[in-house]
Amino acid sequence: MMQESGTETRSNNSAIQNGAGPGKHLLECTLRESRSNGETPLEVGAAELAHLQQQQALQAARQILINQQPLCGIKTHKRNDKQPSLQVPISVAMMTPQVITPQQMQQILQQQVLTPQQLQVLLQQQQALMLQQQQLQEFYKKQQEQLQLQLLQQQHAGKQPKEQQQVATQQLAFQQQLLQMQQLQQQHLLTLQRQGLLSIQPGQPTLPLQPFAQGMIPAELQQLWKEVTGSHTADDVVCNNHSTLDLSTTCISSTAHPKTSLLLNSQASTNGQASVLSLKRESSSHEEYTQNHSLYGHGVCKWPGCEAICDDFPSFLKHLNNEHALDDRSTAQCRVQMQVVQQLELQLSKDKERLQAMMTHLHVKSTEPKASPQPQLCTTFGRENGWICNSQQLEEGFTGILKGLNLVSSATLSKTASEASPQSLPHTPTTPTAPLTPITQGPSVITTTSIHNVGPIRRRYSDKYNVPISSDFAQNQEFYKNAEVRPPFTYASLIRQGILESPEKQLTLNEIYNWFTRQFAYFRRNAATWKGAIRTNLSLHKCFIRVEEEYGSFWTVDDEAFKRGRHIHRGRPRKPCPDEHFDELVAHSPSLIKNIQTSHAYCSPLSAALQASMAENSLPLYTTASMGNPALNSLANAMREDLNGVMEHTNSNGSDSSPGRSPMQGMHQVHVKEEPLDPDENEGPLSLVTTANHSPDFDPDRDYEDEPVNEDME
DNA sequence: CGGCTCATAAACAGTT
DNA sequence: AAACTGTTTATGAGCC
Repeated sequence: MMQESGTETRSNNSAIQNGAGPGKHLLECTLRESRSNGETPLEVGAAELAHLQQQQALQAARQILINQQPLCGIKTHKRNDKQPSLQVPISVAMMTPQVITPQQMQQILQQQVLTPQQLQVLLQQQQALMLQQQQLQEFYKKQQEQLQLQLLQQQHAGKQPKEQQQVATQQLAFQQQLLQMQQLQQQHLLTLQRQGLLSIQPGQPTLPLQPFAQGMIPAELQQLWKEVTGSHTADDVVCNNHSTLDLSTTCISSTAHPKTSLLLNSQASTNGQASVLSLKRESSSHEEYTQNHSLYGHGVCKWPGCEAICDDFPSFLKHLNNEHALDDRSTAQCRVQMQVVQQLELQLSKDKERLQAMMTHLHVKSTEPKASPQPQLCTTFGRENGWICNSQQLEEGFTGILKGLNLVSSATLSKTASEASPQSLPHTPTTPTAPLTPITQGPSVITTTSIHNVGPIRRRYSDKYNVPISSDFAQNQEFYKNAEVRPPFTYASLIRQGILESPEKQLTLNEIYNWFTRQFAYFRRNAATWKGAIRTNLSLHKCFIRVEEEYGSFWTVDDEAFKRGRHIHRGRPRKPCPDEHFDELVAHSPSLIKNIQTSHAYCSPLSAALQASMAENSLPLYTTASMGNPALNSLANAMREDLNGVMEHTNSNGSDSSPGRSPMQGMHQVHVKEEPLDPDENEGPLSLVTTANHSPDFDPDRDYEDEPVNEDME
């Protein structure tokens, strides 16, 4: 992009000579646009990088002005001579001004508070600039006089075309001088920007420098010159919205940002007053500016290669103005910094391309826009293709890769992806009909190769078919923590996992929430529905047992019930009110237990944690590691058998096996979900155990917080 | 096609 | 009163 403008700048001399060209149209458009904006003070936002590109040209212009060198290169007779001041270095031309991060924006926007010192600097620079412009104007007057003299000579002597060509070249020189003036203005503004005094509106077009230069015809040049040499000062030109040299995009206003305090009054600029800056301070604090100055931090000047120690911000400003003023060295350093940024951007673009290629390779449409905002995505995924992830998610997945040394989840794959490679490796997720055990499949660490191994979108891991989510989950834990990818597990599986991961095998609802948000980036953002889903699952899934404590309640998991994997079917009778509990129990089978008020001591005094442990012992996948406990297992089985009969008092000392936060602590209610009157179910072990406080050894005042867990019973 | 599982939404009640 | 917690029902998608 900038290369184009640079090329145009170099190659449009002929257009200028012809008095017409594409640049003129560009200029008109620019003027039209700026006039349309000219009703109100024009705002200059943050486009720092966009303007850095012009520094090279500005530097050349500045040198000409300072040294008062009479444009030796311009006085050439060759039309197509490329002037040094117009040559845009490759490094500049390669700049990509659109690359402005939000952080940069923020930084720039926050740098708009002017301190008195800054105002002083600003005014000083304005004065210096005006001085330079006066010098330039004097030079121009001399040039014009010479030109007129030559014209007169030509008229009288009937000079040859070669002389006329020289006249045209002189006009070109004028135009270029004016261009340099404009560049000087921009450089000044750029300097202000760099010092945090100004910001450039991001949406603003770049300065109409090239259009101005390209489209200028001699008549316009004359008009321009009149205006420039009139009563306007340099900054008038910059901010005069009514001028042909409308550079209104460089004008500055404070209306853009509430913190902006620098106002260039375009109205005032027309009255010929030297000062065109109307400065206004608002509520922004000096500290804020100090904190956000990119060149100052931790008491050190961050100018490249400087690192001068500045005790406070004013001293830093002083240092900045003294040591890093607008001179050749600073400009060169800035140029180097540009190169650095450019290299970084180049590297970034390369990495982006690499990512793009990776995503393409992985059948993810990276260019596919988000179908809907996240909440909707969350809302619709379950009903349509819930396991689709968009490119952003995948990208975040790669972030998770880098962070967690894991790779992409199968959950990140879209339906398209899975359909694109239907013959690929076996499906990672399991289904009731096509279970894949970790034994046959091996660890399901998410990799770029396994990303192809996805099954239908709604297939999810479910422990109830002997496929533990713990295997996949543990290996991809970091991934799920960092990538906003929905885990391919059912809510029930996840809830169970969270409960079982807890040291006491029990969690309150809020703790379950926290576990979800802690473990899954997806649930950190998509909080709209999943909490309700968790509650529904807790209520609906009979493997989850609610144990009421004196204060609040917590949830445990009955893994046996989970293993059987039976949702509470819809249409099943509603839970009765508590008063019906006992009658229901009596009326139905012993395995049909509902919302037992354990204060009546109809339940065995088995702790909820023991229930969970029992359940886990009945699930081999969870007994292999720390859960394997023969003694506990036998005890649990005994109790289960006990409970499988009629509800009766048991004398088991639940407190002995109670975990830290003992459910035995106080009066507990175990709300057990009713099982349907299914003959098949009756022969299985009772899916629940209850707690009671009638154990002889139970001491309500005893602190079970640090009780050894049941594994210690061994 | 019917049944099942699961996700989701919503209504409702009780509790904090 | 509002938020939280828990229960229940309804609906629909996906799968077998």
